[in-house]
Amino acid sequence: METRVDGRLVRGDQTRRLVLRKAVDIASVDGLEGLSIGRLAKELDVSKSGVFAHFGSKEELQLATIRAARRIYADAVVQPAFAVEPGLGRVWAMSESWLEYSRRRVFPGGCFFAKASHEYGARRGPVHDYLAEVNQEWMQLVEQTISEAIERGELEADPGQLAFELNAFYDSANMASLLRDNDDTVYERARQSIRARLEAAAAGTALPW
Amino acid sequence: METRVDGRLVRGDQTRRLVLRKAVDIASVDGLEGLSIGRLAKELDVSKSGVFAHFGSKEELQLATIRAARRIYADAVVQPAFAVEPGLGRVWAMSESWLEYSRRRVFPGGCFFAKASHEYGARRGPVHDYLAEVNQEWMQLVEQTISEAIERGELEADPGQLAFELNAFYDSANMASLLRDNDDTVYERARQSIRARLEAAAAGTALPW
DNA sequence: AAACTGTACGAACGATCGTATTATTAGTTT
DNA sequence: AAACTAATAATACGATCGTTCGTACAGTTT
Repeated sequence: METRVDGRLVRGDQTRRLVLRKAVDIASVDGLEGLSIGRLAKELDVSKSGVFAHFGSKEELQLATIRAARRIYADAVVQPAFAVEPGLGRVWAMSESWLEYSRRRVFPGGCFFAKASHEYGARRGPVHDYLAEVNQEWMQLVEQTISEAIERGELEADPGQLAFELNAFYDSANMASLLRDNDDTVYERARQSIRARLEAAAAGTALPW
Repeated sequence: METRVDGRLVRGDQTRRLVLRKAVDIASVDGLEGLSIGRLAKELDVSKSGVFAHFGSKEELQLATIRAARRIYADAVVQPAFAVEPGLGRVWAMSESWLEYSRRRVFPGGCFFAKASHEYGARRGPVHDYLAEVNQEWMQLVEQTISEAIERGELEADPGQLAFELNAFYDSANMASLLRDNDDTVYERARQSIRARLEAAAAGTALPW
């Protein structure tokens, strides 16, 4: 059976996609609050009410923007790591892809989630809650990846503790690079810290670097 | 010779202080952009133009707010550490005072500078530049504190590298605590990471914990 | 007491914010 | 071809933004 497509819905989906791609870029620089409907409309040369109609409220636009950013993040960071088989190699691959994700400015303002999480960390409401959820999801992913390496006897560590430390190195490199106007050397520094930490926890496997 | 005080200037200084104390609190939650002159005036029950006159522009208000936050930060974090004599003990004291500074919510929105630096990290202008300057100043302080411990033979490490790592643990604990709605356990996790890292670098001195 | 200075206020400005209402246009279904 | 639906647009709303202006007043200097 052939699926009949409604041209109107297709068009709506396309502009929605267009809007969200611009939205994540704006938000990564000026924040989810600085992301305004009027500005979005002007930069895309569409009507303000047209943009608004797609989301119904600013908050819904913000939530949709986070969802869009999450997909981009998954493609840029998680997927490359999962192309490597589980174990220490994948832990290392994830670290590499994260640092590259920040350095390459997949979002022009650096890591979208570091930015948004700081912006909404101390506020209440659905945006905060969703960001907290995504963060927890991410931290669990890191922890699980580490756990797999431990199960294979390639690492000896407290998974939660090591996940905290690696993630700390990621975020810190990201912020330092932003403050120092795209100074790339901080990524080498972070890579060094990650490597040393993993070497200290490595249990006699061939190191992946 | 006795210094003659101008009552008008005294009054001006007091309100300026009042405004800035409120300003850092607002900014630590809603950001330096969310910090609006109108809101400041309303919450302090003074006139909008009165607040404005003190700074001349929003950007000047933001810069003054950062300066005020810097003083509070110096009192809460740096001073307690400098009460301890140089060396590993001071490195540890600084870590303790930092985590307490975040946990106690000296600023209601957590670390003022983590928040502001993320907000302005990807923008250009005087606010970004000043935040970068304060950050560099802070990182140098951490590095120097570590260097003193190395000179005394209490640590063996690359000072810049270790400073990066400790600071990463500070900031990460701060952000995690915000996202998890003031969950205090993350500070214990950070403390554990710091302790382990310092133990690994310690060179046969009595450990300060 | 008069002249001056610094602080604070009230009112208004143009711009932009999020949102609501109403109309127009493109595409589907009958 | 008519009826209907979904996406987009045009316009306007009250609220708030940063900023400007003119003024009232407290305090200092002459």
